[in-house]
Amino acid sequence: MKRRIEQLSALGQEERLAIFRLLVRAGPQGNCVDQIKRRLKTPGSTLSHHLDTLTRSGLLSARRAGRFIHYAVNWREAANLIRFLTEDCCAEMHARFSPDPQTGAGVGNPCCSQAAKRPRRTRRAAAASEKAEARTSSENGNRRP
Amino acid sequence: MKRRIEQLSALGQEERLAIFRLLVRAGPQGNCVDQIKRRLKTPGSTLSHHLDTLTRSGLLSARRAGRFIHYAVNWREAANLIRFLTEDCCAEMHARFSPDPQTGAGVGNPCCSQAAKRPRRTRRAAAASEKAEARTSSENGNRRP
DNA sequence: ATTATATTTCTATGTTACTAGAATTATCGT
DNA sequence: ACGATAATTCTAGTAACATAGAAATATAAT
Repeated sequence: MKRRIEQLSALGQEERLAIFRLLVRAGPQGNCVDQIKRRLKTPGSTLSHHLDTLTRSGLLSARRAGRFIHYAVNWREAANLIRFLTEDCCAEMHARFSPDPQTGAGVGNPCCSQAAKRPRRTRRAAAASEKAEARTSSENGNRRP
Repeated sequence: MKRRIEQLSALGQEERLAIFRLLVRAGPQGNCVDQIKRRLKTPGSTLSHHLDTLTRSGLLSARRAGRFIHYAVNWREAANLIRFLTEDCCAEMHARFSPDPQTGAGVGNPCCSQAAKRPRRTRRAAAASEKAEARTSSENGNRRP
């Protein structure tokens, strides 16, 4: 749980998210610091701190190859993070936000599109949302009143 | 993109993540501030700031009902955030981190389990990872060398 | 050994975020 | 109109984070 918070806040920063996305695309071999530095044009010391933050969160792992240190995405942890969010939200989304239970289309979330085809709405969830949705159904309108 | 960063960093904070999780479980009706306050025992002003941060990020929406203001999860944005992470990572995971392409089991990520059954490995991805994985296959070992 | 390159740690500074009491605004009930 | 309750904004102190130059460390090449 604390780990998830660290990971979310690690990704919740422009430069670190850019690093992470770069490394996702770099694949399992990753990139050495110098490559990242040249691509993102970040000063070495700053980059090093960001890499440390991402590594301590578990999202990256580092391996030395001679003078170079390659940072790569730790896929297992990335999957765990997505699962964490999915389990907290996606299950609810399937139950409550499936715009067309017949086709499963509408959410447009590849993470959900498969599962949404068979509405997984539990008895409990259905009852709860029924009661709740009876009164108001906003689901939009963003700003504070 | 900037929005995604705001959302990730909004969730990357203990108290705000707790609020978000509470509201996920509260369903579409959400909870009014006072309910949240009593459950999480947060001082009003602090809570108000956190709710504002989450709302500005788009993850929550607020609706007034008399004296009460109900905050609820904005499922659409939550889905978008998960999709964002999924598209950046999950596609790569399917291609590179499917431990058993035959059964699709192993990752244990409900977000991926469906899709993993049909390995989506592209020609490009296969070639790239082949070349890369030839040398080293760490995929573990967390700390900096 | 010496020099060059890769990366990190040290150090410092500015900025942003968190926290929470007090004052304020808004709405309801009487 | 008035008091009570819900929630936000004001204000301010502290802590944490981001940035980056300079010094230090580690490895490789000559």
